[in-house]
Amino acid sequence: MDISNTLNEVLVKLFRDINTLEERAIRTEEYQDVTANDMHVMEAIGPEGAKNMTRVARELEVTTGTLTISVNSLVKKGYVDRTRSEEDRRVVLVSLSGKGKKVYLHHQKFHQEMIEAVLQELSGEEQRVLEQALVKLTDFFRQREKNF
Amino acid sequence: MDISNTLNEVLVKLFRDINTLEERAIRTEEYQDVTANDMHVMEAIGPEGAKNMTRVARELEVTTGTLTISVNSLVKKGYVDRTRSEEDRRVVLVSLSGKGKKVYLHHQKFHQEMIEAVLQELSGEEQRVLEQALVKLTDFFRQREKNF
DNA sequence: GTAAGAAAGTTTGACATTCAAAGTATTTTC
DNA sequence: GAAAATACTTTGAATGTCAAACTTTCTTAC
Repeated sequence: MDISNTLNEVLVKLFRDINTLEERAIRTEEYQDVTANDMHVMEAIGPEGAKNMTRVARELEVTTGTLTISVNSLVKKGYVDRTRSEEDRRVVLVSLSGKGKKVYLHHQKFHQEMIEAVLQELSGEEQRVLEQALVKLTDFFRQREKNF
Repeated sequence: MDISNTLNEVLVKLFRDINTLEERAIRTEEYQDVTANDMHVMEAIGPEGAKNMTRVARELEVTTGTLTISVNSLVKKGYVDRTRSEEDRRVVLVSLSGKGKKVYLHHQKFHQEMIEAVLQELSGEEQRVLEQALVKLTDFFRQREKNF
């Protein structure tokens, strides 16, 4: 199979399924109630300190209305803390709870395993080449997106 | 930051960017009412002849109930034809209509163009290493699926 | 200072996607 | 020919999404 077929298959299948696959990876006995969307929101909030709703929504490219609903559920499940800013009472700050941070790390570990699987059997030189290629592609697609 | 952290970040963002780009590309003046999900269903049905519901559902990894709903909408929009099998009257056969085939080809062309554009950015060695990495990534998920 | 406008979030109403489980029609098995 | 299996649809409930209306709070312009 040549490269353009590989790329096409990855494009069609892997990208379609990646959410499902990640969700299955995150759901364990310990974290049964975490959806893929929950995970994305927690990733956008991040483990360091609090962010306001607008910023997280922009990062996720969803409306704040949508984020409100996601955060409602995450707060109810105990993964996210929500407080009102003292400096500006319009602002709502969200952050990962202790439980939220644990899930976050668990998911990071999954990512790490994924990367290790990819890097396996690639020499140091090849790893650098791959990194280079991916950076190029990221730039390429980011450029593209502006023109749509 | 070491190479595996860089790769992790690049991979996560790249995937998100490409998904967004592709979703936007589906909808054009001509095919405004085609959602990403519609496109996936049409891809699974394929341009050659008819398939039964169970087979398409298995390919998409959704329940037949879910597929029924997707197909209802595609039939209403005129992209898919649905007939009952003569040999086995329980079986429902779905196939792309003329309009459906046109969208299918349009989307395939987009894929091809995107892949060509991507490959143009990369040297021969970069292409080779990228392919290797993507195969590994696909294997990683495939392997994981078996153990769940 | 205060009225008008802007900004940050939430709520509402609508729709799409999904599943599990119950229901219908048809075929297979014994 | 009755019981079981199969193929599909329907139903009920949940999640995820947006646009638009709404509430509260802050900023700006006079």
